[in-house]
Amino acid sequence: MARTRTQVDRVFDALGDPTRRAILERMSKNPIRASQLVKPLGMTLAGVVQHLQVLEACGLIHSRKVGRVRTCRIEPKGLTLATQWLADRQAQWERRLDALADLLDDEDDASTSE
Amino acid sequence: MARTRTQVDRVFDALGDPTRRAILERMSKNPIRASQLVKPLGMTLAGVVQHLQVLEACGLIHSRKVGRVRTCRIEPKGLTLATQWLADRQAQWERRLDALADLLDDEDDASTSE
DNA sequence: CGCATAGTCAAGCGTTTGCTTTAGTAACGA
DNA sequence: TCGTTACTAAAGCAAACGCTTGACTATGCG
Repeated sequence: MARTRTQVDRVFDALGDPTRRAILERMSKNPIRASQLVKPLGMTLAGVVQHLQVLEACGLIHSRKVGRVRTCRIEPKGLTLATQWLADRQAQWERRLDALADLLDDEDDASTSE
Repeated sequence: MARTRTQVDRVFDALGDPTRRAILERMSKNPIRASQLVKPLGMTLAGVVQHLQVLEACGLIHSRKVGRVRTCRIEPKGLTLATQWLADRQAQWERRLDALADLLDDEDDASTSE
């Protein structure tokens, strides 16, 4: 049974590849055309485009074709999705630590009264 | 030449797998033993341990063995590393948009005087 | 028009990944 | 002490992934 992949799944999957992160780093400075990534990434245009497709499919970038040129830019909402997931985990963990601290405090109180 | 993988590389690589994210979700609620993940994840203990090794190698979790039991907990610093990378990209992109907005404002000023 | 540029599409290929199985070690519990 | 539990280590395998090549379409330009 192939479980339905959520958008968070696809976003983190996309971010898991170093080449795609390199693309995002460049794009966070400026929008860019596919062909402009060929030389810096040291791969063929076809390879670059495949990465761009992954990034666009999960909502991390947006692209628009004008004439024969496809220009891509960052889609901040995609990044937010990932940030949110991480923040949730971190918050949950810290909530746990707080609860634990409270518990220990109570035990200290109890022990001091013994 | 295999380029030296940074810790950020390894963290995002680890986060790219849905099973490992599921592990982190559970662990953000409570520390957990390897064997406790076998049933919920529907895989062998050996498989679980391999995921735990990846998570520990990149600093997303910490584990300690007491007797024959290995207990694992979230390592918030690892999460912070990922969050930071995302925040940097987002900040850079928004800085760009601001600069662009300023530029357009200037052009508006110019055009109104035509 | 004729040629170069920019991208698309599909097939193929080597490597990596996620998992299993098998075999082993060490600790706990009756 | 004996059996069970909890993990570790290594080998193997199918599927997924990243990338290339080759063929094609469409746009821009002298």
